[in-house]
Amino acid sequence: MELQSYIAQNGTTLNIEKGQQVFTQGELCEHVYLVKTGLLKAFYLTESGKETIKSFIQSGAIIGSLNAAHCQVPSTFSLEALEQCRLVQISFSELLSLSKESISISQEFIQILLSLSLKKERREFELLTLSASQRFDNLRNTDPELVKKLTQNDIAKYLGITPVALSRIKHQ
Amino acid sequence: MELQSYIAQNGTTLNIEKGQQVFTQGELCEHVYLVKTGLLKAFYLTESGKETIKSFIQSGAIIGSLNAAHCQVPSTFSLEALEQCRLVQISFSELLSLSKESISISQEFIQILLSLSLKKERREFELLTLSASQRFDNLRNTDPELVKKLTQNDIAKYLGITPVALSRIKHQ
DNA sequence: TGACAGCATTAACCTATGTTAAAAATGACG
DNA sequence: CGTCATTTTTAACATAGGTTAATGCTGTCA
Repeated sequence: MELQSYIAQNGTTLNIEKGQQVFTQGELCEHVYLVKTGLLKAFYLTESGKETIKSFIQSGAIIGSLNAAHCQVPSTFSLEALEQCRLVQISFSELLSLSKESISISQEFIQILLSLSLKKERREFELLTLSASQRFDNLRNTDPELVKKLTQNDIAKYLGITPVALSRIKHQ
Repeated sequence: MELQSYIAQNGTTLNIEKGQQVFTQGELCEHVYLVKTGLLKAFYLTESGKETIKSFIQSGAIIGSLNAAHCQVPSTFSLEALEQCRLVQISFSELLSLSKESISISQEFIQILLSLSLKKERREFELLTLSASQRFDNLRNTDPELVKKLTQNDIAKYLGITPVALSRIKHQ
């Protein structure tokens, strides 16, 4: 894990309070973040003010707006701490150029991107083929600990429904 | 584009008739495919027999079940030709080991995975935040040529609705 | 301990989409 | 040109989920 140790040495440690945003939709964000401790949510805010949650990020995970970082465009989503968090921040382009100099870093990068793809594929599959209540069951089975930590509001926004609908689903 | 030329030299060319499947959900599939000409759909079939389309693949694109190829598990979706297609087939693990020996191949690989991630992210965003009719508008604006070639049935399955619902949406 | 804020539930009503089935349109082919 | 298969539209009804608003629950803190 050369990459991990590089990040540990060259990254900047950030302490983020609960409720604080790491980066905000519409802004450039050239960094990626390694989550040491805590829990965050990545979410979209539509023009009409509706929030939908893209993903929850737990300790050990790497998060960043690949789009924003790679293409130098504003991020399409925000990242916010649901608990007090400790993150290590590192420049995406720095990682990318690092990967140009070391095969093993490249390989780690590829592994990270592959596992990211798989995660997104599962999510896409669920959104496309399952009903809200099936998605809820899935979440509960896959990560019951996470579900305990979240408010019903955030779970609903993740499932793509309203908290009212989620409450109904639970009582069946 | 070393990767492209490697594939051109070492890949196997396949001619796939309209309606024929390149690989099938539930089977192992260790290859990825470069689309030279034609149009395909990647789709899921649920136990209840419902089909939903994950993506359409046009010429120039690379497609394969990363999950199946990388983790040696059965593919979660099928790939079927909507038109007569010419594909170049290559082993995924061969590409991966190739990338271990060449930085520039690694870099191309990373670029491909990044652009794949971005595509999936857009799709996830649409499924999560837009209504069926907004998704339809989007598709029409983004790729009107593609829409012309598809049946209403396939468009609907891609949007995650029934052809009946799509017909209704159109007449508004 | 009492007051308040934030979260969860319930209810009533509305809208989008699903389901089924029939009718209409389109397109391929003898 | 007419026939048949396929695709699309329409209609009628069913259901999931959205919206709003009222009610109830829980935890915090002065």
